[in-house]
Amino acid sequence: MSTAADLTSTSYALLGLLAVRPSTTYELAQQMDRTLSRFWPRARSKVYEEPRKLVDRGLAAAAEGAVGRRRRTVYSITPKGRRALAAWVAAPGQGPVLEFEQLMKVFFADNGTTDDIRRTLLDTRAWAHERTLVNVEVGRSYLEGRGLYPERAAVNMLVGRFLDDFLECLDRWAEWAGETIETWPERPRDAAADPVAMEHSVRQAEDRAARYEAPGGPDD
Amino acid sequence: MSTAADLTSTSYALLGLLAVRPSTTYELAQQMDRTLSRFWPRARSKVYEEPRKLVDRGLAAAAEGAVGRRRRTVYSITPKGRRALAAWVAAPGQGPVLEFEQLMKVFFADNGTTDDIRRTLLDTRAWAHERTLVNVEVGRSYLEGRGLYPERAAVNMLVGRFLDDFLECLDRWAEWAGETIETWPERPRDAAADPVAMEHSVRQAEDRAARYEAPGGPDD
DNA sequence: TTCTTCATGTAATTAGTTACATGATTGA
DNA sequence: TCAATCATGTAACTAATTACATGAAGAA
Repeated sequence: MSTAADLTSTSYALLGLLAVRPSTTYELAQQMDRTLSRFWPRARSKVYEEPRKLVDRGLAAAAEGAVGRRRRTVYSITPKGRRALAAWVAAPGQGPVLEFEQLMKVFFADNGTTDDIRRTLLDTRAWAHERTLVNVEVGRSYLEGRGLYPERAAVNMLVGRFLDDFLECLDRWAEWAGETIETWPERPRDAAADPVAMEHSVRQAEDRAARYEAPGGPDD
Repeated sequence: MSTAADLTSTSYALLGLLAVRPSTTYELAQQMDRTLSRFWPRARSKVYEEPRKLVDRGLAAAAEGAVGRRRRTVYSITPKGRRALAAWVAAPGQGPVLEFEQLMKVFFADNGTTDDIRRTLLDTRAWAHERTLVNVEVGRSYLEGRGLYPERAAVNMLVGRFLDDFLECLDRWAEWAGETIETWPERPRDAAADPVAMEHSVRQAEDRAARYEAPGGPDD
């Protein structure tokens, strides 16, 4: 058993899921898909790998079972695991990291056509829509009280709200951008930047900066 | 020279920067920091690696120079590179991928204290604020006409708007969440989920779904 | 002249992904 | 009884990161 120093955020992601309840790797993978994947996406194979690491560090325990001739491992968190998780929750975390290929294609759109942008924006909206439908499903199940783990309802609400706000932000932007480019010539490089729209962002950013520094700011 | 099949999005990121103008690796790295890093973050060493790959594929050319005893390579895009870039811009791209460790800490906050959440949310707001200040700087320079590459102004506006909208969304959420948890008990697991707040997200998502399917939707 | 910052890379390591393989279960 | 889907992993590969090394230029 080595020290816990080399645990990654992904390790704690799995540890956190085990803190909710003991699970098989399959159940962990399902939970990843339904929840964590929106803000901490990882490949399936990680879900099989990390718990073994947690066991090695003494943060989780593995109960070996079987289904027919197949192995079946149920993992559960240990007291030491709970302490490690609490320490991780209390420690500062990283801010959001965004990878947005479609936006990069918009950014380099002057090497293509305005129609390329249009198609990309439609893809973005379709993407947002698809996830929205899932959110509505999950959200309704909570409202109807079918949500499991009522002790997690309050934090789920905080997280769910962010995820939906993000989709709303994304969809509104793609809608606005789609309207904006409607009048553009075929080549984006020939389009003129609308000064009104340009001011909008700068003003919004300035207002936000003022809002942060004035009332609830850190020097307050 | 092998085929272009194994180029990654990161390869095209660098190729796109070279399409703006020929650059040294240092200049490419600067551009990455100032622009692409917000939606396609990559380590510095990639900026030295990828252009060589582009040259190998015939998409870029390298002009070897020197500063004193040191090598100095200026890369530029080739006609074949421009065609490849145009094809990439026209092809469908990936939707946004978000990695948000702070949100994950909120998600697992019932293993810690409400104060842990409070600190994390303050970190999030500080993070947003810092980037906001940079955006204001960059945005103002454009408004004042100091922006280089006027042919890129229109697309820059589209991208800049999204980046600022995202920061606005993030900051508003963190502010709201901070107010929400003010009345929570020490243990988040003892907090009750506010049914009004819970409905907000679901309704917002439903409205968005309706908005998508009704007017500008794909079956239209 | 020395210190700091700017500039240009290479090497070693790793976190993560993709592809593969196969047993168990269910329903037509 | 056959096909589809659910379930449980392993192996190979790679994109990307971190750490290291050092020359050039400018400032004190």
